[in-house]
Amino acid sequence: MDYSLTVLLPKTEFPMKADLPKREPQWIEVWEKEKVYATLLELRKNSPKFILHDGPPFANGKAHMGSGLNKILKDIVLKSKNMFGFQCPYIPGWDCHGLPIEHKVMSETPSFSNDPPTIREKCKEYAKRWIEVQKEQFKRLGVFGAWDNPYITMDPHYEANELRLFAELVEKKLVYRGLRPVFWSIGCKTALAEAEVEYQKKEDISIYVEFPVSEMSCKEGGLPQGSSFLVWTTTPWTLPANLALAVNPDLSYELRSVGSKYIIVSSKLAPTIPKLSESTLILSFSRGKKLEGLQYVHPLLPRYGEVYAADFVSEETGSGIVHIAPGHGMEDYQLGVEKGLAVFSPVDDLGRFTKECGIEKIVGMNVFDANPLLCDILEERGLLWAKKLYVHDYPFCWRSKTPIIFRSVPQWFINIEAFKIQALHEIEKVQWIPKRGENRIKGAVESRKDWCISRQRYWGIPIPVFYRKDGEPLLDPKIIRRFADMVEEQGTDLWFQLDSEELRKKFDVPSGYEKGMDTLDVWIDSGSSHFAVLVPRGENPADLYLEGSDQHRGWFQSSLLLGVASKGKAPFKSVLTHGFVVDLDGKKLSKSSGAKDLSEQIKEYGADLLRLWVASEEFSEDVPFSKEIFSRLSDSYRLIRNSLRILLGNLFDFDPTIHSVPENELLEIDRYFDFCIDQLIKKTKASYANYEFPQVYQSLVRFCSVELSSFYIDILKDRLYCDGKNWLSRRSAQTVLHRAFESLVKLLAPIIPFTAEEAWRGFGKKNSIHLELFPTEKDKQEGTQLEQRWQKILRLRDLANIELEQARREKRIGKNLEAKVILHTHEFEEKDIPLLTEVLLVSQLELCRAEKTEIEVIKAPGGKCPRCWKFSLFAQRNEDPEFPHVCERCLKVLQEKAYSR
RNA sequence: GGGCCUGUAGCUCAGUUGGUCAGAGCAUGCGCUUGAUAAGCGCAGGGUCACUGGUUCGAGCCCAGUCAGGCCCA
Repeated sequence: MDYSLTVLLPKTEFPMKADLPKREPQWIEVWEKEKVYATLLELRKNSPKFILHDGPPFANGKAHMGSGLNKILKDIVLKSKNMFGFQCPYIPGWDCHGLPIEHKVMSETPSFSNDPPTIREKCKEYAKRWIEVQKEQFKRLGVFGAWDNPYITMDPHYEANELRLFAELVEKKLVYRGLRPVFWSIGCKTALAEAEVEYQKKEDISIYVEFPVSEMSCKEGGLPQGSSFLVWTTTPWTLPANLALAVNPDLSYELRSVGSKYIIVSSKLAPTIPKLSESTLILSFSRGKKLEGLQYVHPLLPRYGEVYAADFVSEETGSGIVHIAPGHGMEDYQLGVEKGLAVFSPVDDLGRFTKECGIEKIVGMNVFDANPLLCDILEERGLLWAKKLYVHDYPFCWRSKTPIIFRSVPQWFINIEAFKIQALHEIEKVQWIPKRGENRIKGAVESRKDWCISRQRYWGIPIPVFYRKDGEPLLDPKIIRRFADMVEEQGTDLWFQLDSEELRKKFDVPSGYEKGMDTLDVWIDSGSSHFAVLVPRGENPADLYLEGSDQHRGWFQSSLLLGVASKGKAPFKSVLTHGFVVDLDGKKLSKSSGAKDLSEQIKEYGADLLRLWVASEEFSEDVPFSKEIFSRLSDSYRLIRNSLRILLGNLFDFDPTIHSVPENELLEIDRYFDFCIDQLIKKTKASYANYEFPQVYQSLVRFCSVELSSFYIDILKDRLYCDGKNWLSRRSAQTVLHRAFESLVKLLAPIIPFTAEEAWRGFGKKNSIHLELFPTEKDKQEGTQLEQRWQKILRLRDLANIELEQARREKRIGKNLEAKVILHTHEFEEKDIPLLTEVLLVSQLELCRAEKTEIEVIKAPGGKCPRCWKFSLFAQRNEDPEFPHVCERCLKVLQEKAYSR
């Protein structure tokens, strides 16, 4: 007789092979058909909300692994919050305006039209196209959300709200017009953003110029009359705009004499400077700070300037003394603001000197052309110390390919100082995860200068301002609000489509005013999202913002600043940041590795595996990505999958509503495992609540591997396969297995939603797993008691395994069932024998009283039951005509025919 | 160059306020099983906790420096 036909082996349709890339899209269809996201919102409509506000990615290309990491984390958070019982609407967003898109569009349009409405139309199409692409990528990850109704920063409704926020700022007098140096393209007559600048090698004249110390300062400073500061510059044309000198307060300087001249330079750099090799050291200044406050005479113009101390002065190149032109350099500008210097920039839109430069010969001349002339003048005055050609990387305009100049032009600013203290105070009220994020944003906000919000670009939200002929601006909150109302209907294109006259009339602006052409910095766009999205939904502040750590200076900050400026508070209660995806060696992901492309990885591994990767990694630091990691991860995934499979397989004939065994009738080992499930639930839920996903992952994998697979199921096999189908012993095991299954699937669902759904439906469930709540722990009375007893049993099992292994090595036994254990101990009693036999997976066990616990393994006597493969004397003696040599238990099952499936 | 961080077995992670804290899972090796079988079980070997100093009776855990890496800024 073939007894394998009488054994209740596991049975399931749930395949061992996952085939994720193929199977996942089918589940997405199911979820869409069943409207799971909408159902979920409906189901939780009376529950407290948990608002995760989406940071909008730029709609300018395919999503890469970084965005994948971000979106997966968000979805794991939301799926878990849903299972905690919160109502979690998720409105995905996209950032649409801005330079990267305008740049791309311009470069893809060879003979571009300079007509703003046309450019804007193309930008809009471009952004739309990528929104659709990214949307599909994100949905493919299994992310639930309002994909049909996302927020898009170029939506008229969004734009209108953003403008209303802007009106509030204007109303509060936080917006002002000021001068600031910007990258200026002479070829395009426009300011450029950092991203529009490309660096090329350029040959320039570099000169050492003497800046004579004033007579007064020589006297006061104890310097010989005729002393000079030596300054090195590669942009002689900025000298007419020089207003100060800067030295590093902590570096050392010295006064040297050469011929009749006395020169002050950095001690370290002196040997690198021409004509100083033969010089004599006259004086040393241990710290540059001692030079602070000295006056010098401008080398070209009849005016004085002062020496300031500045940390940014280095002793890498030059002379250690820097000439400061606040109108022509960012650091110069900042120092100038600090010291109250003018932002002086005597250069016009075409890069020509204006008459304010004070040097008649060069007025109207292109600044680069003026370089040699200025050198000549210095030479004539005897102040040109040295001159040489110098090759360096210099910024060029990406479009006109002309060298860029740094020039000050009027811009719009938000006065951050007005509410910085309040912003810093708000930071402290927010929960930063990880904690160190707080330091980072504090640092970013503390050092934050006023926010330059105007861009000389087309693809953005126009600043609704008018200028009088003399340049006087008219920025009126009422006009902005009226414009916002119009935008609501027609979009911001309106501003570009109508000419100044038409616009002027619409807003009752007196004649003589022209419309402004600047647009708002895109950081205002995304920074307004809480105002445009959350406030109207009554969801401000959000519970959580979750983005990469670069957003401390980006979106977190812009949102915080705009939130504080308008509503006086941060738009978020907590902020979670994650690191960046890096290669195995901790280096930035290279493009060539191909790991950057999200869709490719999904195709290769499937979304669930990517999600498992995200969950398993400590996201607050750099997140490594490599073949090996995914190879290990696949192992873990298979382990989880096989665990679900064996659970399903052993529950094939179990209907919980009919076959469940009451808790107090469960066998002891089943009660213990029930307790293990409790522990798992408790631990896992706590980890979810704290956003400790690697802990969730480790707990679940460990549970599948150690508790469930190698311990519980291994022990249960005999009972499940060989006991009578409806025996209490078998149903008891299944009752607990069923709870293990449901708990496991639910706890896994936020991380691997596809696999969890597949298993869930595999058990015959009609509704999505994602509508469920997390399982609840029982908080058993007998918990500690069970724990103590089973610690003893498990210790014994470890001990026995070592002895059994020894016996195996000596070829005395093969598998455990061939063994009989003789247990010398005082820790257990006669009544424990059946349990211990089961736990040790042996055929027989004999108990001998002894002080010290020792285990002896011998070959089990008796015959092998052909059905359950256990050895027993009964089996040896059994001469049953129908079922000979079968053990006592199996004989009973066979006679009762308690095995039919 | 500055700011904020990170560096524990091949991989991914645990290691509360310094004193069995050198751990877990996976991977690897050897063996068993062939009724979870492109599966399952057992045993075993892997780390001078990046490096170098210091504080301490005692340091992955505190301090300083070095090296490597990340984000942001200049």
